[in-house]
Amino acid sequence: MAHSHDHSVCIDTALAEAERVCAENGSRFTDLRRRILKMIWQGHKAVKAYDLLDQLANEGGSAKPPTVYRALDFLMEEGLVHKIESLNAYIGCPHPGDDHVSQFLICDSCENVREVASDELKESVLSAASEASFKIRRQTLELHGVCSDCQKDKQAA
Amino acid sequence: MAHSHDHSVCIDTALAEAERVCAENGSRFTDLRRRILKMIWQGHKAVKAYDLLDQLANEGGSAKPPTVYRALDFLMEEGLVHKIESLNAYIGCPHPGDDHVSQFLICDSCENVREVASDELKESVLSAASEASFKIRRQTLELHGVCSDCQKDKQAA
DNA sequence: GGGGAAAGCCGTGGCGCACTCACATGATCA
DNA sequence: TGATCATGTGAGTGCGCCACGGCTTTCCCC
Repeated sequence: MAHSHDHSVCIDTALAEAERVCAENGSRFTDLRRRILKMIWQGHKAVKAYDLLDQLANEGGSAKPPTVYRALDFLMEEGLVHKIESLNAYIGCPHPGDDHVSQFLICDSCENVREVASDELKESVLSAASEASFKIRRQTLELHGVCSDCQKDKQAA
Repeated sequence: MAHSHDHSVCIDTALAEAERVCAENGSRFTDLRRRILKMIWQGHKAVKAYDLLDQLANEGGSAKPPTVYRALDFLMEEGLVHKIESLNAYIGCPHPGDDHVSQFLICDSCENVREVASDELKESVLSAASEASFKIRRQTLELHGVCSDCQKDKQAA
């Protein structure tokens, strides 16, 4: 991920894609769901449920946990958002609709999360599973470390 | 994992290995830590922290969360136990001391967790990371599905 | 060896975050 | 208008950590 980019494009694209996906699936992209998805897309970091809750509260209205969790459930159901298990946090999916497995590079320094889609990795996972006659239904693949940008920053400093 | 096996061997081996590892590292394998490791090794399922807490309470003494979490932190530090992020649960490591990355097959039916060590998978992860110039420090690789035994059981039934 | 500081281990109260259930209300759509 | 889906609300459970204090083990110096 580049150090800087026009992030408003990311947001707009994500919202437009969400609109499209929900239309395709015949599901409702309500105002609340839209607001929460937008909050998640404020950056490329994974967002905590209670941070969303606080933001909702700050925007005036009341907000209880189920409000947030129901929206998150919906967004995950539609493939618009992924949960990062090792952080208990949520991140927007940059290419919803594609049939893909989720593999993440999580920078412990800048906290940015990048979704990767390596076919080689995907194949290795499948072959490791089939070797044990294991039938995969869901996978969690989260790599923590330091992203290339942060490595450069460190050298520069 | 075979349907049945002499599990007492698993427990004894794990405890002996723990003894060895702690001796090597010059760290203390106290009674509490030993008891908790033994509880975790009661089966091949991942164990919840609060279940350990309950067991401790049943054994008579008092028990508060930090008691369990400190022991778990220690055991993880020594590489004797892994955390399954997608379950918020903990599992004993069958080969502590080895330099290895953790990859798990988690059966959603019988709940057994099997640790796998595929070199191919390991290489794929490394190559996916290096492609993005990402420096890995920790990885979470958890595959949920149905193990071979449970698939057989289903067919039989 | 013995005394005492230092370090490590563990008990305890309390708290913040993560998530869910049950029920009631309100909006949409057929 | 009835059925369905979305959201508000109160409450409760599970997960994990902080801060404090007491106890034990280790270590070092006399």
